[in-house]
Amino acid sequence: MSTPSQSSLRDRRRLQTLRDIQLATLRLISRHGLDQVSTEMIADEAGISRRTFFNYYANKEAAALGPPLEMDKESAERFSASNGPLVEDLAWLLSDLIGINDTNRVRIRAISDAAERHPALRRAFLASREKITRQIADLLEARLGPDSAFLAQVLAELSARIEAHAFSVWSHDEAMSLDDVVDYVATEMRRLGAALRS
Amino acid sequence: MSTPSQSSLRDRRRLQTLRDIQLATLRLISRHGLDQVSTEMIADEAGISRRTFFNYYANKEAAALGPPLEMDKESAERFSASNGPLVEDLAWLLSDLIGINDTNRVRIRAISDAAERHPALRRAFLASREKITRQIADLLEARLGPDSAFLAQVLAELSARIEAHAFSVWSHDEAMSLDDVVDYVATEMRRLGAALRS
DNA sequence: GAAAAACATGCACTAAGGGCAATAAAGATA
DNA sequence: TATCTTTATTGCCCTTAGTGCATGTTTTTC
Repeated sequence: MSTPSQSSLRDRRRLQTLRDIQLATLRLISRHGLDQVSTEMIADEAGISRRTFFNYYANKEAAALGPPLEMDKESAERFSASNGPLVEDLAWLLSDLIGINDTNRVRIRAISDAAERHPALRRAFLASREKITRQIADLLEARLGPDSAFLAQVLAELSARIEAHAFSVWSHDEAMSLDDVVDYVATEMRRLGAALRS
Repeated sequence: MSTPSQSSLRDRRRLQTLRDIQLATLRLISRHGLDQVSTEMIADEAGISRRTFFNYYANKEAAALGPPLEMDKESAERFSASNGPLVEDLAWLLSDLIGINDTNRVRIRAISDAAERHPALRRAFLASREKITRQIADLLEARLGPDSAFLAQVLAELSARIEAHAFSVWSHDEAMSLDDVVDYVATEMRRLGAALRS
């Protein structure tokens, strides 16, 4: 259920329904605004029953954001093994996340734009990243030492925040590559680091 | 309504009801857990009607956190005028926030403990700080320059996050003073700054 | 092709949240 | 003190969110 290891018909259908609902939701939100969209409207737009909607997403915010990303093991191991600069490592770890799972610029832009207009959606985004943020915090804690638990957590949350912004910029700029995203994230992190010393 | 400038009977009653509801909510959450507590239970425990509950708070999470803090003008002006180290200025700006409005260690501890147990409450906390975070971001933008809008926003969010942690620690340590909180916040910010350079 | 697992849907139920109108309490004004 | 105005409390009723359960249907497995 969580990982469609072998793509059976069921898994493909499930994924397709997830996407259909997401697109229906984003369409309705951009047309009417988040508050004016009900789960009933979404279900109708997606051609399913309201009950089925809740079998796929917990609420309309989650539906707008789509299925949550997952960190693949290889990235995690590469990060753990690396002893390069922390900021660079974090930057590519984050873009691995989207780079592997989803390169659809149009969808990301739709999400970014909706989140821009609707604070509740921004909050839901960060909530949806909590699990993966926790994983990143664990990786960071392993590198920074056990007395840096809080630092690691904050750093991970910060990463999610900067990543979201970077992908928003990326989704609006056709000329920007995934490598550029990595640079962007690293640069913003260094700026922040500099500001925290002055 | 927003600022009880002259403390009339009405304003005092309103404040008292706000506090009563908050304490009832925290009591019930610590006893039964967030999910098991309904707005009806809270209303009963606080001795008001459910309808009245919603006249004071939008939902149980908001009730648990209590009335949102406000930044006083003097702190904002002092921050704008200062040209000391940014991190120190931020640290005292944040503790001014609570220091002036609320020094009740027991209440803060109850909130911290509840937030520790319940992610939904952590999220609600950050949401409740959005307005003031925005204000801090504006102050920061004025100091950092107009091309640092995003940096300022992230820095402000970061501040809210670190502040929350600092006050959690403070609420559990009777020996810790508000000045210690300022030091704590500044130290954690510098640690983060250092991590972002390695 | 039949049994088992997963899925879609309808129905019914609890609870959130808010609009509206009636009543009560508090403040101002004479 | 009597009266008028403003604000607070509550009840009633409505819409929507979200979930458990039962039932039929589709996909998978053997």
